[in-house]
Parts: sequence; C-alpha cells; structure tokens
Amino acid sequence: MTAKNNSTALRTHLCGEMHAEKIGQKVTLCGWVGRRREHGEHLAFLDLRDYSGIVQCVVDNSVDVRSEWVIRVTGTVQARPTGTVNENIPTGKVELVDCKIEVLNNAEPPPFPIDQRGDDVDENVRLKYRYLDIRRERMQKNLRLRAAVNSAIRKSMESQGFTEIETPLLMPSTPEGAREFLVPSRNEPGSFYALPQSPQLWKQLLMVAGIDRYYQIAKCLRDEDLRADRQYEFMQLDAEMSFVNKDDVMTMISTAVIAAAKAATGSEPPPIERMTWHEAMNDYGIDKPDLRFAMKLVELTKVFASTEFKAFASAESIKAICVRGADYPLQAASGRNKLDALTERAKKLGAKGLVWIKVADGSVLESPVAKFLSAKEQADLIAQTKATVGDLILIVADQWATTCSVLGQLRNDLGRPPVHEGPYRYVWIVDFPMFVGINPTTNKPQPGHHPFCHPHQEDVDRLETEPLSVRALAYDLVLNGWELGSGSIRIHEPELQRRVFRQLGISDEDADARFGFFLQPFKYGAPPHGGFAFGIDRLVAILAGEDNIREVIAFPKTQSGSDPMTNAPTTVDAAQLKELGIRLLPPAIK
RNA sequence: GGUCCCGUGGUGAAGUUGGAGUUCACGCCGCCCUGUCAAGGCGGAGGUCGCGGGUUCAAGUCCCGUCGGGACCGCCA
Repeated sequence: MTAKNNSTALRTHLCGEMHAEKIGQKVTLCGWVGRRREHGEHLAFLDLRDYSGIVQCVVDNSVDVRSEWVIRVTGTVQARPTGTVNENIPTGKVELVDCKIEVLNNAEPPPFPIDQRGDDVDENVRLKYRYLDIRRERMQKNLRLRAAVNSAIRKSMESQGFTEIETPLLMPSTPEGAREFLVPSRNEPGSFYALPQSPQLWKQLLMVAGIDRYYQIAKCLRDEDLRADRQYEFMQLDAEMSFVNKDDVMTMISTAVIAAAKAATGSEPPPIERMTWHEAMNDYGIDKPDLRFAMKLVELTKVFASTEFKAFASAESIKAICVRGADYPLQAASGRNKLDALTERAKKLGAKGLVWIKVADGSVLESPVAKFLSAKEQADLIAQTKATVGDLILIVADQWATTCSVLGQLRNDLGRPPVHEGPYRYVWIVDFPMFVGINPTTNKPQPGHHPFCHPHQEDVDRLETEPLSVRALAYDLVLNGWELGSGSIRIHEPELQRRVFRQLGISDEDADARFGFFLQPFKYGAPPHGGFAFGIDRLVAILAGEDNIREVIAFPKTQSGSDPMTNAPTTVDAAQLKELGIRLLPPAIK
C-alpha cells in the first residue's frame, strides 16, 4: 500500500509505520492533529494522523496545537507502558515521546468530525467541504482502492497485448442515444463540439487503423439525470480488438475484471458465469439479474391453460414469484395495505393487475381469487412454486415481456439486498435481441444497443423479414444487479451497416450525413472487430462496500448536477458569451 | 417531467392535541486534571427552526408555495 521509502525533506516515516520494530528510533512525522486528551499541566496525548494511520504522541500540555492543525513531530518511538496498549489501532503498541512539535499551519475547527462520525453528516455538507471529507479514513481507503483497481486493470490489459491510446474529448455531435454535453466553438460561432458519451467511434477507427488491441481508461460524459450509480462524468475501461469473436472479448475482459477484483479484495472471484438474455428475462425478469438471492420467476402458463379464472384465461404468459416466509418474514406476511400497494406498483409497471395468494396453515390458499381456482390448479400452483405455509405467491398474467419485467421488478423490490453486500455475483448476459419492440410513431424497430452491433450470423437473413427475432452479438457484464458494462462484435461490412440503419429508419443519405466520417473509413479495409466498456466507478463502489458511486469519486456532483463546493454550474459574464456568439433566452416563466 | 422522504446552534438528534428558541450528545472557548485513546470534571458562548406567504390570540409544529438534499420512475442507443 505504501511506497518503499516514505521519507521526504520534512519527514522520515509515515504515522502508520510506527510499529514495534521502530522502538528506540528517533523519527520525524508530519500530519494533522486528530484528537487531544489532556491530563494536567504536563501531560497530553495527541493523535497524529496522516493517510497511513494515526499514532499517539505524548506531549507537554503547554503545547498549543488544536484540531486539524498541521504539525511536524520529532520524537522517539517507545513501547507503551504496561496496561496502556490500545489493541484497536495498528500502532497501538507504541507511542512517540520526547516530542518536539513544530506547527506547520494552524486551522479553524472543522465543520464536521474527521472520523467515522462524518458518515452521518449531511452529504451536502460533506461535499461542500470535500477536501475535509477526503481526509477521513473511509474516503482515503476508497480512493486508494480505486487507484489499485485502475492499476490492476492497466497491468492486465497490457499483459494481454492491449495498447493504451487517448482519444479526443472534443468531437462532433452525434445525437443518438444519451444527451450530450455541448461546447461552443469560439472560432466558429454557432458551431459546437460535443463531449464524448464514450470513445466508441474512435476505438472502431483505431481497429480500421490496424492497432489490433486498444484500451483506455476513459472519461465519458452523459447529460442525463443522476442516480446512485450515475454521474454526468464517469470512467470506463474502454477496449476494442480485431480478429476476434465474442468469446475472445469476454475472456479478455473477464481477465481484467477478475484481476481488478483480486487487487481490491485480495481474493479471486470464481470464473464469471454466462446466461442468455432470454434466460435472464424468463427467470429473473430483468436483463441485469441479481443472482445473490433466489425468488426466481416460476412458469405457470400450463398450470392455468384451461382455467375458468378470466384474468388468467387468455394470458400469453403466467408467472409467479414466491416470497418465502422463512427468508422474508415481513414481506411474506404483508397486510392488506401492503398488498394493495404491491398491486398498484404492478399496475404502474404495466401489468393489468397482480394476484396475491398466501399459503395458510394446512396449505390452504388465502386470496380473493382462490375461489376461482380449481383444486388441481391450486395443487399444481403449490407444486410449481414449492410454496409452504407462510409464503406469499405473487402472480402476473400478461404478455411474456410484461409478465417477466413486472415480476422482475417486484422481485427486486422485495428481495434485493444493498448492492455492496456479498457475495459478489458476476454474470455475462449474452445474445441480446438486436431490436426491442417497434417504435409506435415511426413504426420502425427500436435498437437494443447501439446501431453498430453485429447481428448473430444465423439471424442475419431475417433482418428485414423478422427483425424482432434477430439476436445481436452483444453482451453485458452484470455484478449484483448493477450493469457494469456492455460490448459487442461490431459490424465491419459497410453494406450490412446500411441494412441495419435502414431497419432503424435511417436512410443512406441520413447515415452519410450523420456518421459519414465514421462510415467512410470502413470502405478501406475494416477488420472484423469487437469490444467492450465497463464502468469503473460502479465496480469500485461495489468492491469498496459502497452502494453509491459518489463515495468512490473524489469530487462528485449532487443528484441535481451541482457541486456544493465550487457552486458549479455558474453563470458566465456577458463578454464570454459574446465571444462565443451566444445570447441567452429569458428564463422560462411558469 | 413525475412519485416519495428529509431540512431545528458548527455536527447529529428530540421537540407530545399548536402555548416563551426548550432539550440531549458531540464539537468550540475557558478553567481543572500525570496514562488517556470517541479520556474525564466544572463553567461558558453559539440558533432568522432552509426561505416566502397563509390560518390562528398564539406556528419549529397546521395549510400553500418555493429552494436545497436524498431514493426511485421517466431518461441513460
């Protein structure tokens, strides 16, 4: 964790290096004054703190140093007297005595405690004084863990033959997908650069350029609303490689992710399992399944194939989740109010309704609809769900996609633990559909991923005839229900790319106008290639035991996109706007 | 754009059917204290209850609006 030699002109060691083997040595340490414990005229204990830890200094109580003052202490390392060892800190067996104190800087009292109690402070206050928040052990640990992850990824990628190449931050606007941040051009008033949502276009051009294996730990920017797992700006491991299939890509990315996880946690996760998109939707109702808990979707369509119950009679797909009373006693015992709320939730998510059934003593089904279900249906229901007394069964009957997604969301609502809780469950989701549904206004298929994904070779022929049945050579990496990243084999054949664009309602002329600079190069010998990108902030947050990426970012934005410390974003003066040829509209009146 | 939660000395909280800025812990300042380690004891300072309206004899408390923060939905190809 520390460099071999931490001595500088001002210090000989770090606080955290003060262990028993240093006893007898004269050392000089620099750091901040943590806590001060006074014991009469000629004795006080100071906790001296730097990033490596704290060490106790025994000083004369006449020394005037206070909370967070920056001091330089020269003293002798001594074993603590019998009975005064502190087992709770790594340096607890020793202390510094005969201390000479030099004040390097004094300090106002900090607005919040620079210790674990800072965790409970309003996050807005922490962000306003982020430089003090980062002094705390938690943030020091998180940022250094992040650095270790970055380093492990770089080592892994380089050892696998990848070349690190930086790509531009200022690029043309390509207004597909996420909203872009725009940067006005001074030399060409009225024209704008866009900041990259990802280096996608650049890295594919690097494949045309014969780089073969590219990677970059790249900053990406998206002007979309923020969340616990989303910031305007975020870091991605961005990679692309030539002459590969999807297994090559997933193998190499898995190697880097496993190396990062090992660097962060000290233990290597098992090989990353795979699941098709259809399996994920069918069994978990979501394309980023959280495998840490069961409550899988149970197939019931055949059970109710000839039911008298109207709500089930004509449904394409009937599925259930079983909330085990043994695992989720509160949720399974939900009263009428909670069950009504669940029903409302299901309707909001697109279901026509939600059927709830409680399994009471003697396996009697308690439900408003129990009387509509035959004895065989009830028995089969119990058999399929393996429900026992005290369990709650939630059933949705609808089109397949709706049934799955509604139950998948309810499953997460009811059973999902905080994202950082172990165990870590990585999973590759493969065989995503090329298109997801039809856009009602344009009557064209909607892209599942970006439009450069290569269709599955077996499905290319159905691109025009049955577009919704076409699988893409696309894959996502999921950890504990968070999408870490996604990738695909790209289209390298210009004609196939045009066919895909046409399916999306983008004419050849439109494609040339919007992506010409990108498509033109593919005429000059683009190799087959594919790649991947995954979010470093998300991976680090989970590995650091945090459920919010702000905790692993030095200077994050709030949920409304502002920075309480710098007050960004701010207005700019008229001269700056004039130079850019920009005139502001009056504020909208509500 | 939407739903829900939060806003009380520097920090974290409590504040009842509406009745005096009341309370608790930490921090801060001063004094005391020679083995503590989130030290301890005594004393003190510190608040426009986010802001603006309204109801009321009376509002931290009820109502409306607004600002800020958070969780989620939409959005994030």
